[in-house]
Amino acid sequence: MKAGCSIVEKPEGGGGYQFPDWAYKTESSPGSRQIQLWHFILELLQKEEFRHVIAWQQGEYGEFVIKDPDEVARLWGRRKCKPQMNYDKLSRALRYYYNKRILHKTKGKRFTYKFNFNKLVMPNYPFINIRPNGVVPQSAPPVPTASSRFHFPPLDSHSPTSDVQPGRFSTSSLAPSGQESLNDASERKAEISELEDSSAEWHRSVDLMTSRNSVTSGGISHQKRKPDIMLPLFTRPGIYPDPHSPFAVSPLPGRGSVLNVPISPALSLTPTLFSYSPSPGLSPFTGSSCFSFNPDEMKHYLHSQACSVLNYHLSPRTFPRYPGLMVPPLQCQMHPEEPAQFPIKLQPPPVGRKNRERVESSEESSVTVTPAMAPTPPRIKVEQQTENQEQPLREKEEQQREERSVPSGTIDEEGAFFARPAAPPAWPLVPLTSPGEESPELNEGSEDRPGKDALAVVEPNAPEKKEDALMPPKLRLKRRWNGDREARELSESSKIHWNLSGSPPLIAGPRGGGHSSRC
DNA sequence: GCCGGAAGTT
DNA sequence: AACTTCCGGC
Repeated sequence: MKAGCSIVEKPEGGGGYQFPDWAYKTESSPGSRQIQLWHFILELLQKEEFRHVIAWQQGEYGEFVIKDPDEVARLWGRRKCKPQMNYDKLSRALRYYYNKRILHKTKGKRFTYKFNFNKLVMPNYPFINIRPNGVVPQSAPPVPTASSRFHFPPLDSHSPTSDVQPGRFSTSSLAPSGQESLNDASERKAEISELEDSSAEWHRSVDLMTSRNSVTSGGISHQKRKPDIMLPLFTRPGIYPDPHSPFAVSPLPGRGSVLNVPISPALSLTPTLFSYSPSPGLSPFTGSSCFSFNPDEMKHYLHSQACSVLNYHLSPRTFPRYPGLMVPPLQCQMHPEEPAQFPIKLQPPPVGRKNRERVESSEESSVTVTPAMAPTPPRIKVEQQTENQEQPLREKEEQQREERSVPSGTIDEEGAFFARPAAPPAWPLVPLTSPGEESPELNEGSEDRPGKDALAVVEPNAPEKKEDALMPPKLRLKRRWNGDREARELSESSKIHWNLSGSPPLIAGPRGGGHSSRC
């Protein structure tokens, strides 16, 4: 503890917005055990009182302007108990985010930076298919927000580290977007490192999916995945008064409601690459930090990100990394209020590796988030990564292996990559035991649950898997749909439905009134 | 203003 | 790890 550190007040209710507890917790930052700069920036950005100091840039997605660099630096210094902090230093810290792809600089605009939200989100929704002709607003990007709360059950309820928590994003699952415009040396440099590390990142993500498809791997291999950033998701309706905030709440009626679409089993069981690895000290998502899924907003958000990226003349490589995303012909001049023109497709109930081929020929049920259920096969066209040749052999091999082992994609004659949204992890994620006792909702206890326990959750279902393998895919799907429904309903009633009532079942965060001193 | 290397700090 | 501090270069 340092003396002389100022106290940073947590905004009191009312107009003030509060970040989730984890954002304030000292353990929010793995390394420093302090708040991270980007947390802080976001924090300032969403507070009305700092609008004159830092604000979202009009019309640009996730872009913000530091209007008063000195003041921001001062605030940051105060928060970090670094009275000597100045903009020069702060900006150095921001520049470190370039390589991490948390931020990038908006060239030519002083004090203007941009969050790589697309990177933060897209890879987490491989199942989202933005169809051609779809359009999305460029401004006021919808993102999972208070009104659009995604809420997936944990994919890794058996995760040894419990590092998959509902409603959190992770950049480790986020392949670097390559959002940087690659026109100067430094960014080419970034590109190189991207080729090196990011594709590894991507593969890690795929690996994760792979492991989720395989009972045996049990996710243990990912135990060591480095903690990364997650997109803070805020759940209080109306807390983003700024329409240009990526967190802005859509004014549209309906958007403000939670999940007004049918929830398919695919939704809750789809491996959305929620490979969230919380920072070591990150507190579990509290009830208020949970998020659910509003497909409209997600869709808008994703497309606008696509537009945003392309408008930036950014590397097309950005997209191939998002196997679920089909970049539509861009028509970015769209209003947030425009009705959805492309449905978000959710994955069908998964098929086991063995049955995959069979099921491919039979009709696959895919679930659209739009009210009607569409029997569209969940093949999602994705640009073929052009840098394949440049990929290190090892990665290529990995890729091949993944293609073989994971029902994640096929390559058609034209070389287009059809990413099949990866099948969910082992079904046993919905435990055969009482859903209540092993609710996917990660509670506090689960945080410390060792991998062994987690595996124990999975194993009892092995017999069923065998059975399944012998079952016609259709039947199997149906059975799973029906069979899991009960369990799912139970768990969803505690995860999604509570959102409606506004009373989360789990409130983990020790949110005492105050927590103010953050030094 | 912005960039990024290098070394130091927590 | 995530900065902080310093600095030379553009």
